[in-house]
Amino acid sequence: MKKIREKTKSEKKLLSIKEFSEMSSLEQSTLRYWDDIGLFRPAYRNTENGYRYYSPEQIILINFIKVLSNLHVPLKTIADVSENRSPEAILRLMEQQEELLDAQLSRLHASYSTIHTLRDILRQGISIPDEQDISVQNLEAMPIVLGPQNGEEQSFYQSFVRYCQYAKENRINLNNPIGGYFESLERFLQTPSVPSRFFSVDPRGHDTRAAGRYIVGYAKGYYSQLEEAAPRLDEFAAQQGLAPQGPVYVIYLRDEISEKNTDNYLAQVCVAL
Amino acid sequence: MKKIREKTKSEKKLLSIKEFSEMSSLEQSTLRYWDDIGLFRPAYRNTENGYRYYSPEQIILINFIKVLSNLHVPLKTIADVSENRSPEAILRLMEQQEELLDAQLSRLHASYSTIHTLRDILRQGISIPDEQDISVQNLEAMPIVLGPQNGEEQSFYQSFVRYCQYAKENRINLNNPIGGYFESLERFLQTPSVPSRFFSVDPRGHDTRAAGRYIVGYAKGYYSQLEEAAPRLDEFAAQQGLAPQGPVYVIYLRDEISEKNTDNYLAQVCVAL
DNA sequence: TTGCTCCTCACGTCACGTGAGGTGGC
DNA sequence: TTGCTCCTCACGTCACGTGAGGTGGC
Repeated sequence: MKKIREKTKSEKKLLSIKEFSEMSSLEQSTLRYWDDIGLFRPAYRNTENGYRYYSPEQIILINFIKVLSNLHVPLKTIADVSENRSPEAILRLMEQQEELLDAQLSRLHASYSTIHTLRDILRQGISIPDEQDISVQNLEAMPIVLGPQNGEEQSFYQSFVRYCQYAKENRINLNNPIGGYFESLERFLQTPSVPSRFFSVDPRGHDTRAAGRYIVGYAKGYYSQLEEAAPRLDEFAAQQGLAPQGPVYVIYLRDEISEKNTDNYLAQVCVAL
Repeated sequence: MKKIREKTKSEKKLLSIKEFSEMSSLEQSTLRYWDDIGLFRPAYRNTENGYRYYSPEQIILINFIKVLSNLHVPLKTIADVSENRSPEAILRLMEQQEELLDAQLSRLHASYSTIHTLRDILRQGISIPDEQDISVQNLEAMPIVLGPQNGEEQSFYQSFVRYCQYAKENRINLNNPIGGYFESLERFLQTPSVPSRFFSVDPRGHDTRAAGRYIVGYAKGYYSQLEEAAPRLDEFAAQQGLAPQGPVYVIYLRDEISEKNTDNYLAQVCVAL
């Protein structure tokens, strides 16, 4: 008799599953599931009706478990560590998690930078009308990572695949926009469909498309369809009495990421003066 | 005849699922699944044997999809956007993701800080022997968030639950260690089991346990079992001719997070001089 | 009696991973 | 013929979410 009375809710200040769910910001279904798998059990279980009751200080442990599960530590791992917990074991877990968190954070930062870069490219792609004139512009410096020299004999596809392999091996972020590099306008005029090298736009890149004056043109349509753009750029330079000296950079402002129809792809072609 | 020949692998430079899986760092099973749900289809499907072939430029789109799926954008959402993609739609998605990433990053930083704080507490808990003498120490400043005044009539549990509710309403991080605050040694001697206020250890807290000289003692055992520690602290002060002036802070260095047996809990009790 | 809370159990979901069993090209 | 790659289909997994159907206290 007395034992049962001791365990009534009002006396022991226990919390119902609803109250505990609200305090911990966890769904009741989650609390039941965690109970089922033995990860986190209520402080008291009414044997007659099976009701779960939680004690207030369990808030501390469940918040700890929440932190770990939010970091995607498998519930089985949490349960095992919790079952055999000791200051030393928990400390080890914390130290491990600190390392994993570092890795996660740097991956998220990379995603952030990718999204930021893509956003800028998309905004440019949207702002450029379909038929845009060639013009001379001052461009800001753009950090990039330059890939290796493509073999002369290679097709666009072969060189592109090789660049992707190179990128994988050298931990270049292939999520960033990829562009084509030609070391001179002459080279671009010769074979505009196959760049000398590929590059990735990357804020952390050690190479740069230097700041300065560029002739900037645009070309619509699929990759390796730059045959028309090349002579137009050359003609423009001749008419304006300009002498392009530097490399040619091709960046797609609209590609398969934003367009379904390859005819709508839009490349920005610029050559340094 | 000619059509079939055009589609053979060697001619079109298509990649087998194995090659594409290696280049994209995605499991073959993932590629098949993404095909099944219509998220990402191979460029060409051999109708005779059902083999999937991917084109090299698909690397660009699949990397984009990888970025989104790594950010836990539901595949259904990605598929929908990809199906009706346009520069404007993708830009909107990028801008949304940028906001979500901000939120994710700040949550991860909070987790990092929590784990860091917990790690420090655990290390202290491990380094303190079970029977530690009272001593006078210089403590560094510790940023905390002080909760509201507890009602005089409330029990430990009632005040603790109220603090948790207060924390939820005021966005105080309940993942951080919680301590007890007593505005004076007298108050601590009166009712050592129920603090005047609770506080959370939090690097971003606007309150502080001030740097300075403290009498520091330790107490083993469960919460609200500080009856013995209080007079010992007072006695020590009298013996040493010290006059504690400031508040008393109680922090558990070993609690349910690291100990299964409540007898092993270890509180650090310190009072400012 | 009405409403509310709680229960269990079964099934669904999301994004795959893992065989089993079989085909096809060099 | 042997090995390797590819296929489909079914089932498992992880961490729940969602009813259905029923109980119990005020």
